[in-house]
Amino acid sequence: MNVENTCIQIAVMVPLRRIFSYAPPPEGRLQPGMRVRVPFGKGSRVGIVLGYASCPPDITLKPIGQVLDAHPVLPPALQQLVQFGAAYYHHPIGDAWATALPTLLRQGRPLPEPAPQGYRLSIDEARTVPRRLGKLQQALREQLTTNRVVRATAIPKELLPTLRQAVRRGWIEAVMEDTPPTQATPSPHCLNAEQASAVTQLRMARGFSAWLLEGVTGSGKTEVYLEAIRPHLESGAQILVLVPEIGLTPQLVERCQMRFGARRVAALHSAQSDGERLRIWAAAAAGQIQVIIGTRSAVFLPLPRLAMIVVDEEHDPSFKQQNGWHYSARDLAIQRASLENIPIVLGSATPSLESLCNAQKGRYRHLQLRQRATSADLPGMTIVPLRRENLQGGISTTLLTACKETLEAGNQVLLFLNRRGYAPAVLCHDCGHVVQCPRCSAPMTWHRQQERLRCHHCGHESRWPQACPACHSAALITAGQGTEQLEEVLRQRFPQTPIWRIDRDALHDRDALATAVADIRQNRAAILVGTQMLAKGHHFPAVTLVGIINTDQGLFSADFRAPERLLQTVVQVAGRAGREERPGQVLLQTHLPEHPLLQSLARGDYRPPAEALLNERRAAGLPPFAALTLLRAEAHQRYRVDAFLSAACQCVPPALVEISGPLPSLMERRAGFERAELWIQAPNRTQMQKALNLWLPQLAGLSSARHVRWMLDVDPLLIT
DNA sequence: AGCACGCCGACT
DNA sequence: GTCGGCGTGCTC
Repeated sequence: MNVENTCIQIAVMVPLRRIFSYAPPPEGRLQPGMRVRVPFGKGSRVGIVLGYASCPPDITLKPIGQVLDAHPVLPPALQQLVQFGAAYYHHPIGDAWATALPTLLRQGRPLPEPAPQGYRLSIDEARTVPRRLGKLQQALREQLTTNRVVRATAIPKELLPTLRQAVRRGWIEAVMEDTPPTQATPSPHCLNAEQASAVTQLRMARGFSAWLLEGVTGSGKTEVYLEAIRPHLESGAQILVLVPEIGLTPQLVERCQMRFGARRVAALHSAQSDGERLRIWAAAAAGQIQVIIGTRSAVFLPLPRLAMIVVDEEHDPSFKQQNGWHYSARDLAIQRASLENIPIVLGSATPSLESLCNAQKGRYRHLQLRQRATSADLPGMTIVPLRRENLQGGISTTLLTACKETLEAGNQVLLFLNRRGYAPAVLCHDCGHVVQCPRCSAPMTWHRQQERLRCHHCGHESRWPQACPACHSAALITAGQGTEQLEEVLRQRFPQTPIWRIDRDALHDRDALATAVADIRQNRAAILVGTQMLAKGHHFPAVTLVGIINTDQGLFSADFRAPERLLQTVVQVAGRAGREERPGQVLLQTHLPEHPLLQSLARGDYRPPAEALLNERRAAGLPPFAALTLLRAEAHQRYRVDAFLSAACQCVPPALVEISGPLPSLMERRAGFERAELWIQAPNRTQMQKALNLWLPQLAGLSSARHVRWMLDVDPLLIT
């Protein structure tokens, strides 16, 4: 390639759907994946080298400002993963890279040198060691002679300056690699036949293969992961475990650390500081950590000896990023496993319909754990029809009586209500007007403790209105129940019983949840009231009664995935009851006791209702039986949104996809923006991608596009 | 996304 | 007469 018209292509970290070309530096060939600082507009930006290209001679190129890395910051497989993900989700490549890297690397900070794991006398020791050793040098040498390798942490503080000097002189050398793996602690549990079979199959997996590990709650999925990865760890390989939210699964980290040693296992999550995250990132990239447990962004963590990926609670919607780059960490993890030619395990008690479908098509190998690891039976579920019931704060007499009996027996009650606050609406008793958020098309939620009305969608707050905005009546009342109100009603009913509210308002920081969980385990009779937070991860061994206050939103929602989520949530919450040796029961309150989904659900198994939902999706031509993408636009003026979406409809590549819309979004107004969307459906993902690739350049060129904020959501999960 | 340039209202 | 509103356009 002629140097004269060779340019270097850079993914600049800005949300622009373009690649920028720069003049290559005079010396040294840059490798793809290295970070550079480049002049950009008025200032400078961090960018990633994508490669060399010949470029037309009529553009004057700026030179690259500064090369920031000596080596690519991600290995080739992960560079491909970012490339693939940016293309598949149609997101600007520079911003995709920015998302994939830890904050400090994104900002251009240097990659820290990994700390040595230990020290030993160097091979040249005889030649380089000083003739006469000082006291400290002698002490150091003694320590290194008796033990071949001494861990960095085992060297006393006062010897550290001497150690540094010795390393510089060359008679002691740093050991970067971890000490040879010690035998992991054997499993304290005896695996049942299903678990043992799953472990055997997973251990035999070579090369790329995807496994769906479907195990009823309490069936010991974690034990299967741990035993399946053990041989890899013993041979020095690395394992990546993706979890929906670290805060909710601290016991997984603890169990891994207990089994494999605290030093080999690390967690990576958003509660850590940027510096801490970078240190862990660098240590993992240097091969010093063997098991890394992380949330979404950990899918981009470089792991030189990666042998297997585990995605725990694979059905959880938080694997799909909801802002910026809308990628699914679970789906990219599968792509990564394929690129790195390693097995991947997706685990859940309530697999997503997508994954069930893939298992049925044979794209995933299906492992099932039908027995609970402990002897406790699955709790029985009972539907409580609300039609004639006398409700108190949303609780039926039936449920109250069951609570009373459970508490009297010295057991715990868990009540699930997926609504924070005191009441989800405030309305006028005279004219029926509902107090709306001024910026969203949603009612305001009353938070009684703070005496504030809050919008859960944009954060807008106000006081209790003096009068109805519509008819000026002063007769304003709350409507519906939230966890705060439920807690209040229960305190009146059971004044002697400790009551815990578990939601984002009651527990601000991460530690508060851990403390509450610990306290709950100490207590005997108690009531737990909570949202999602209660449904994920934690076991409450003393809970024998689970009450699900309201299932009906999930049955009415315009979101076609709402029934799937309802089903998964109910089964997950039900799984909190009757662990250990106590049988449990689940009461499901509903106004629609005959609803087939609830009827099927009440029989206790996840699969039959899930299959029914799959059949509905098939009949409706919805995912996973078709590919779906949303083109969403928002602007302050509604006509601009409609103008753009209509124009977008006009230039759809014919015959490849089917378009519905423009449709108003489920929440038409949000944070002061009018929102609408186009639904794009294609028979499969390949067709979808073909169409989007033809369509996107045209969309970007539309003049109406300049007056709206628009984005594509490929494989959307939450229709908000 | 930032940042500048550019053309119309209420202030010293 | 200026300060500043955010509409429009550009970034190798």
